[in-house]
Amino acid sequence: MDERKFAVLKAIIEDYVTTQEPIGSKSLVERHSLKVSPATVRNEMAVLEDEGYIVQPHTSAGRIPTDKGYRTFVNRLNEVRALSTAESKAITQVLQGAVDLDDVMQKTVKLLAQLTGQVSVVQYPTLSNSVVKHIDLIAVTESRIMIVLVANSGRLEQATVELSKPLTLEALDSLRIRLKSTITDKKFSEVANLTSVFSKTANQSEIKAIEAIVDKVNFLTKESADQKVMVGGAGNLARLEPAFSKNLLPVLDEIEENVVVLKLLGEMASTDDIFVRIGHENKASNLHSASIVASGYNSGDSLSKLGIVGPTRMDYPGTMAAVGAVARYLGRILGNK
Amino acid sequence: MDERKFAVLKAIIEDYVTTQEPIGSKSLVERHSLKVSPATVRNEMAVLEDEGYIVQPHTSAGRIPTDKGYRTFVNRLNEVRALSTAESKAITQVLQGAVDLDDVMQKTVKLLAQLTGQVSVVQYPTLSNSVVKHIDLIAVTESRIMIVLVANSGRLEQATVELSKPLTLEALDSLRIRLKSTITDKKFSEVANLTSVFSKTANQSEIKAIEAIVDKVNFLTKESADQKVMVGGAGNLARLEPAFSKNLLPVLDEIEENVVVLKLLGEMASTDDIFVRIGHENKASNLHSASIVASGYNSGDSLSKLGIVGPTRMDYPGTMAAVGAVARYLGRILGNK
DNA sequence: ATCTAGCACTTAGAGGTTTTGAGTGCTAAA
DNA sequence: TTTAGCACTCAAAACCTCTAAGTGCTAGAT
Repeated sequence: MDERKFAVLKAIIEDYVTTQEPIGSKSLVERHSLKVSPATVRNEMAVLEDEGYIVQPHTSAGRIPTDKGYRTFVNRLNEVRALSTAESKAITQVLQGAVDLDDVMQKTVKLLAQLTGQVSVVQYPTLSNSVVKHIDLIAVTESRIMIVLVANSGRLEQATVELSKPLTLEALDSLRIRLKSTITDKKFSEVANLTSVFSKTANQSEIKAIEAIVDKVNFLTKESADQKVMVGGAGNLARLEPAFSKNLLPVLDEIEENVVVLKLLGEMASTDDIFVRIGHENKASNLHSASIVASGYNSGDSLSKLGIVGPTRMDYPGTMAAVGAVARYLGRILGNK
Repeated sequence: MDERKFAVLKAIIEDYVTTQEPIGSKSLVERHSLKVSPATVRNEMAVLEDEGYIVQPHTSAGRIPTDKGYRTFVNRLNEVRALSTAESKAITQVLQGAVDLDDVMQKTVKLLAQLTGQVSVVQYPTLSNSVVKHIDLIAVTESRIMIVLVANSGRLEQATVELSKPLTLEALDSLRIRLKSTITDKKFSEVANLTSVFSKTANQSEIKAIEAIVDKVNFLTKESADQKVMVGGAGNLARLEPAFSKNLLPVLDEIEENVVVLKLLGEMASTDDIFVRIGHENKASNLHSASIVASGYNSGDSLSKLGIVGPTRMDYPGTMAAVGAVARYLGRILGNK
């Protein structure tokens, strides 16, 4: 695409994103001090429309970008815009103050939501490549055992087991010690099925309790439990056009279920590049008017993901910059061990 | 207020809540099979308006309830409506499946949001009356110590300390043991300032690290750290009228900061009755078109709170029933130790 | 003493019409 | 190849009218 045509496309997108109204040739020339007349721009626009980059909502209206238009615009953004110093300062400051991993995640998700004004999603550092750093069994009450697992990434998993028959403290101690030696310093993905190992050596009266506990540990290390995300800025939906949020609401409901998001994020290639999926590029039909901007971030042992969901009509350069920066900072914070 | 006048007020409120439109005398009589003519109702309405229970948006329109109207309506609801069996089944089923406290909280907040269609808030069981059941120090890496505190309520608090100089495993062990014996089975509120006790007996080279750790423990047991809430159903905002959500957005932003909510909940009397604050009864002016329905719930050792925020025009009986039921079930689940 | 039928009065909003203005595409000259 | 000029289009704003839902009041019915 020739230089000037792209300039026109770019100008249309930029204006449309801010005004949210179809853009005409005249106002375009004024706002962007192009060196040509409206008539010339009109000709370019006609061509752009023929080629499917823009459309007219109705005959006597200006043009708005299509998914294809956004796509070529985004592809041409060779260099991701740098954040303002104020913004990057905000990022460091906010993330610095976090006390534990949950806190980091929560602050990140909120930051991303505020920076972009969209709904944001952050995946927890994946466990599979992490190493079990600690396991503990705590008798919260006589028959209620709490299991605590800590990964070297700082991620902590917990679960409670309700025993039908209390376990003696000694039995619990011995189980703890045995679990500890079997598991610690192993990768989560390497923690095989434990049940058989432990049930063999167990005292008959305790066997049920021990099985229950070991089961839970197994569950915590299983891959399915690994899928954890945090969602933020759902309130931003209210700020967007009702039409859009109406479409997105069911998605959001599911987002809170974590499942959809993981699938979405999973579909993005696993690099720490920034990925953008625009409108119909999304498979789910209720996301056809939405775009996703995501990036992998380095969580020490592996690559996890984070990103935002918003209307196709969004500030791509700004959003991409924000997502990229947050991913980078987050990697830095989680990486420094 | 005489019986019939109240019946009229009640009918107006019920209709207005569902239709969201001013209610006239005629449609009222039809819908509610009152035994009097529209003219009579009109007379009643005129009186109700004089007394400030309802208003006319404009001369030729029907009436809508005022805050005062809602208030008297709510006050007269002597008996809280029972939930449908389907609903209460849903509650038990959802909450039963939770594996740990975080999970319980998350499921509760979501449940409340779905049941009421509003933005929901749940406060974590307060710590101050809880007993420290377990403390652990885990060296995630050489210089990164993770502190884990477990309360008998099942609430788990964690924090990470970054040491400038690594601590030997032995030193960490000894510190752990000492901390354990000093703290366990004490109430959180009774864990006094620890710093002095520990720094006295410390080896010079370790003193800094130990202080850092003990400081964090102190911090975790301090009352300010106790203030933890979870917010859900923010997406419901998008479902409500834009006018309302616009007002509420800043509040929601702060809600995610937890501070405002705690203040809000704090202002509600601390019983396990259901409390309702309607429109202007809220001090914050951006909540003047919002109502809060909250209830305390018994978290084993103490009373914590939960509730929802929505437009004044809401289904009070239904919402109150839902809030009450969830509070009750939550108490049951957290109470059975 | 209440209630209600009847009636004159009010007015937001629905429906219809006109006007406006931002936008277009095309043509012909620069 | 660009641009000035012009006829044309059409959504949305502005304006108008009419309708229907609502009221309050009065006077007769209960």
